[in-house]
Amino acid sequence: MTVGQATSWQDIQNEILKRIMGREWAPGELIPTEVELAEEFGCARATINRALQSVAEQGWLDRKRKAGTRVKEQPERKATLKIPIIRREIEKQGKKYAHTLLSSAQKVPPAKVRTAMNLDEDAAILFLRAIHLSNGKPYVHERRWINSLFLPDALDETFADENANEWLLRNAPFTGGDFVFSAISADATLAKALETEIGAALFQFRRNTWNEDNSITYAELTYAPGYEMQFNG
Amino acid sequence: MTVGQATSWQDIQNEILKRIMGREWAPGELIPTEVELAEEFGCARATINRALQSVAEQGWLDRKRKAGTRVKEQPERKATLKIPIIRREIEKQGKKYAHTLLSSAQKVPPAKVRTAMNLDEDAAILFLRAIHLSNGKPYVHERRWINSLFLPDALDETFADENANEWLLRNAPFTGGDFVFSAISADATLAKALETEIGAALFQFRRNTWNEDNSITYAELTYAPGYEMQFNG
DNA sequence: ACAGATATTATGTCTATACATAATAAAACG
DNA sequence: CGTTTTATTATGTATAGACATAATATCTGT
Repeated sequence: MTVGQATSWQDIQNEILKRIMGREWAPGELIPTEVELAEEFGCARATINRALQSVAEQGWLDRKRKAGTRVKEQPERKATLKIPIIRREIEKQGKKYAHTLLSSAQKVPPAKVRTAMNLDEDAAILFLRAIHLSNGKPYVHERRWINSLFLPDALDETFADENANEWLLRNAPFTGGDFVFSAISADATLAKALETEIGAALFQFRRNTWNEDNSITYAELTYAPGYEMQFNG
Repeated sequence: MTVGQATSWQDIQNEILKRIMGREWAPGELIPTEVELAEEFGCARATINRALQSVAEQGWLDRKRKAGTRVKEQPERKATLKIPIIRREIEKQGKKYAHTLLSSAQKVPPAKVRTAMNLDEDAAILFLRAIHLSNGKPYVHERRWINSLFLPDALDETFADENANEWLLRNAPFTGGDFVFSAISADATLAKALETEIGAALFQFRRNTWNEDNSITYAELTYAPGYEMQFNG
């Protein structure tokens, strides 16, 4: 059976996805080979290959040489999170962005941060505390360690005009990161900074950003009560 | 200048990424055309095209016909979140998984859920409340609405042996979803279900799962205190 | 029956060529 | 001078053919 007509690899990709989602190709099942599919769709094998690779990348298929292509048993649901840039997030709401640097010093980070950043035991690095404001109201509290051993230029910055994250985006290449979401109770420091009560439930987002094998920066962002982080996939 | 040797599209992709991250190709800058790069790397244009498409998909490049390929100004950091399957998450920790169905009924969902699921005003659908246990201790509280108008089979299920999420994964094809993370304070119901105090900071994860234009299920997962959701990208 | 060598197979990738398509620049026109 | 038409260009995609590679199946000798 030849489908003929719609044979861009994207069309084929959609057809493949439809068959998987519609359980026409059940989880765990071996699907036809590229050559067979090429025949069915009336196109070249390369076209099928491109489509299958894309579907596999999205996590729906497992492909192995000689063994063939199999529908994933439990398609691990993947969602793509676009990590918000605070300024843009606030400005998109039509609010005015501002930020205040609360403190800046070179410090030996606590053990948890030190191990996460893979630093020596007595290494002192740059530590910042800042508050980001939306229309003058506290939006998010930031605690940030910057690996100034790896990025000595950071020590020359005041981070008064430009916030640390944006400076890092411009000046420090990165290759990846680890992220942790959690909910915490406001302590005295956070309650004061975010103008809320002690014990309030706060959304916290910690991230450790890497460049190859070097940790560049470790940030702990604690949002004012009511914050919601949205995404889709 | 010909690089020669390493010419699989993956190698080229890595070289491209290195040039972007190393600011050799600065943000906003136009990079060489595919033909020029093919010449430089000593390979076919198709190979360069495959590499550039992949890098563009990762969010580092903007490509436009005739206009060329440009490094993204502010590379929107993307992270991939693998949405945890509760049973697997618990079992991976070496703990014993169990779940208890607290209630099951057909109900008209509250306005917030109704609009999210795009339902008629008086539509009654299946509503479940359940608790998932790790070694007998409350792990996460689940409130779930299932679009039983779209999935009438769900009404025949008891969800006593198999939990709703796993049943849905097996029986309902889906094409996407919306997700919201937040931190909330435990109310009386949640405090009791999760065996914690009223006012405790809890991590909440709401998701609305779609199949094409139909909402399949809306779930609100509230985790016991101390829970952290991790991912990387 | 078993270990090791050999053949087979499906995917992975590259190449050269061709044509399609979208965006832009240049030319023609009123 | 502004607007429409035409040409140009870079990317998008398809194709057939070739060879590479990993995983499996089969054969072989002891």
